[in-house]
Amino acid sequence: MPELPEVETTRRGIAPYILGKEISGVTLKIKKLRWPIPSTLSRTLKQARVESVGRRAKYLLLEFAHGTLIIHLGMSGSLRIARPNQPLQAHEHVSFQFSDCSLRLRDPRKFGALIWTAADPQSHPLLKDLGPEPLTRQLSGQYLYQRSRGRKIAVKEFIMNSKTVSGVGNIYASEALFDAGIDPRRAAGRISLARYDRLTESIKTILRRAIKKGGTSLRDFIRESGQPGYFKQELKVYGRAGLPCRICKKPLQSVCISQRSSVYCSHCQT
DNA sequence: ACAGTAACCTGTTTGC
DNA sequence: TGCAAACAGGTTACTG
Repeated sequence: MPELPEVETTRRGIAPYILGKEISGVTLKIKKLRWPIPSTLSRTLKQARVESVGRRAKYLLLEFAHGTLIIHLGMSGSLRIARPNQPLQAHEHVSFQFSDCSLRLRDPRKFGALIWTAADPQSHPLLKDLGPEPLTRQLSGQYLYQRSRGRKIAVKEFIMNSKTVSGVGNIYASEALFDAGIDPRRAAGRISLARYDRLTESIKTILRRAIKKGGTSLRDFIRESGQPGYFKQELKVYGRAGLPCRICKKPLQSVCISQRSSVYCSHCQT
């Protein structure tokens, strides 16, 4: 997916079109994404007004007076604003109609999720164990240092785990580790506090800059308007295996860490 | 509690 | 050019 910057970009993009607006109808073309979509969703949302458009980790939260729609974009999901009666395009599985536009969910791989909860979304099983939001003070070097003591897993896997920090996926974990000069394979429990301080700074800086650029468009990610994000041009290691390191010019290495490809510089990252 | 692996599904890229 | 294999931004759930 869409990692945190892409989800945040999407949130900011769709909010002006739907905030305070009432849903006139919902079209569901499929019964399930990753999990079954409640068949009562259309009825639940009809004539409901969007009270807020929030985000927790990579989950978008559309809040209504009587509950919350939790949207996850999975690996290939995207949302866009279309004209009210524009025909559904390929892989657009869901459409929420408003008076002057419609919100479309497109997800070719169907790894996304659409969940309705009448209770507090933060206590939903999918959200309740998430680690801190990376752009808050709760993510600190001290926090990562403490949580990693005794852990043997690779630091990259550690920071990609949503229970450690929420919202950091393969792209931004790779970029942050390069920025902090840390070898992604290094055992999480054997990294000093000073280095975790540095890594924390790198994570925050990179996520902020990516949000500013509108996210990273690779294959499927498009912004709500249909425009791509521009962070791709700033990637230093992700997708650049074999190409020269932008700092030392040595060819970047590629390894597999917990079944995900990881690109790093064997000279700059130790 | 932790580590490792398979699973969900489809489109695009790669390599023969 | 054609076809099959490999690979892809995420996360849960299962095993040992």
